[in-house]
Amino acid sequence: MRLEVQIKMNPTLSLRDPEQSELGKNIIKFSIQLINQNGFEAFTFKKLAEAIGTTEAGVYRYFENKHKLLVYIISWYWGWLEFQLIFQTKNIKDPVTKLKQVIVLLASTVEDDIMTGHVDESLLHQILISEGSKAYLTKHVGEDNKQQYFKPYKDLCNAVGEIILECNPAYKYPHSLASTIIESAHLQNFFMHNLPSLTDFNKSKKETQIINFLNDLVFKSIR
Amino acid sequence: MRLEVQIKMNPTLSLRDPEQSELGKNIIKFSIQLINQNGFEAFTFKKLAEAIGTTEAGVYRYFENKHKLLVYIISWYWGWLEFQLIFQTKNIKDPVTKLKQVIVLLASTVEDDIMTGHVDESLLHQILISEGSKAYLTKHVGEDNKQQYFKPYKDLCNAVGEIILECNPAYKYPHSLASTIIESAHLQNFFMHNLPSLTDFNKSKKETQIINFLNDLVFKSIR
DNA sequence: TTTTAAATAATAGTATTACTATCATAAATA
DNA sequence: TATTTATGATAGTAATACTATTATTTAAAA
Repeated sequence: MRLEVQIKMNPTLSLRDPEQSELGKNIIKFSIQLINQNGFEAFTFKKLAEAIGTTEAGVYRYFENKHKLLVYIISWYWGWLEFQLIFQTKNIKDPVTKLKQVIVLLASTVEDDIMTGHVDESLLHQILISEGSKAYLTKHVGEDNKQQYFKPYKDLCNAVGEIILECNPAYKYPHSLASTIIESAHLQNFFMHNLPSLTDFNKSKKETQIINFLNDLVFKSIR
Repeated sequence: MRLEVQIKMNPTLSLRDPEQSELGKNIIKFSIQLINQNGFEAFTFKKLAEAIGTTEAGVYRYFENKHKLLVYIISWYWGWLEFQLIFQTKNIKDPVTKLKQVIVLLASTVEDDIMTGHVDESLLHQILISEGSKAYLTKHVGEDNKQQYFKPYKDLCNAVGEIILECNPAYKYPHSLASTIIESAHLQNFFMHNLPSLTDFNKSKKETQIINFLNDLVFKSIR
């Protein structure tokens, strides 16, 4: 038996559901590759179309513009990550153990999940580190928010916030701490690789260092 | 007597020093206004030239491209902020009081500093919240770093890190904590105004809430 | 004061980007 | 079989991100 995980996406993000056709799946697959390779600024629908072997117009039938495509794949990642979170902490009763597991999940490079055919999660994780904040750092964040584009991110943040509260129901900033560690996990990773003097991590560039830092930060805060 | 603060800038960021001419000062002044109004993505040298009353070519004589201009004004801000930090914590001996003062400085909307003629720091602060991370979240961060473009940011981070160490010489992550609170100060501000459910701040949208959160985070961490 | 250099203004031009529109064809569905 | 639906191929447009050229003004050096 072959299991397939389907992340439920906001239908207004795309003009038609990319999961439902080969072309659509290729758009997602090659977008992840190209954004990862050249960065979001250099990414164009023309280059994407060439990589897939279709035309620019073909891509525009799926996504209105490249920003919505970025928001789509990022939302997909947050949705997938929340699924992983629920799955991986399922049988853990102790909230502290659970929260530690969550931090590992947030700060580790994921392996490509074979249950999701056309999506390479390890590349997506890299995109989140380098491009993630560009999804919301726009002048139209308000409208995007009204369209619920950030719901998967908020849901994940909420889920983490709830585990924080399980650890210490009196802690005053569960959501702010959750969003801070989610963002910090990515940012410290980016800094470790690109601007290491902004961190205290050694040249090994092992992610365990980020995990240790976040554990220290979180458990002293909520203790 | 009229005092003027001059922030020393990396000369390779601009083709000629914008502080040395009216046109140059206008480029900085109107860039800050326009980026703030329409966001960095919608900002173009053509619109900037129109706003100033010069031509596109005129702007290109000062800056190679809009990214370098962004890095310039952001570097200027970090340089100015480090100056503020040194100035405002000058006579404070107790490192804890000093660190608290730093957190206030990082998380508060600055007032326009009359000592810096053509730069409106309160607008710059807004730009840092919304566009700050775009300065380094690029594929060419490595080359930019080699050119020392991020030195003012690193210097500030170091200065904050040193105060953290004064509070607790045994704390293991002074730089990572410094970069985390600097970024978190901006990010929580952005979330408070645009995606409030990612925070625990009430509708008053007062910055004291962010300060309280950061104080809680920092002093529990280093205590 | 004159000469010379440097900065600016005015204009034009190019490749690329971010789309929109049209029409033909192939594949799926009723 | 008729008909909707998705794709392919091609064209076209306004805006962006520049580069180049030439004339004019301003400032510094001789």
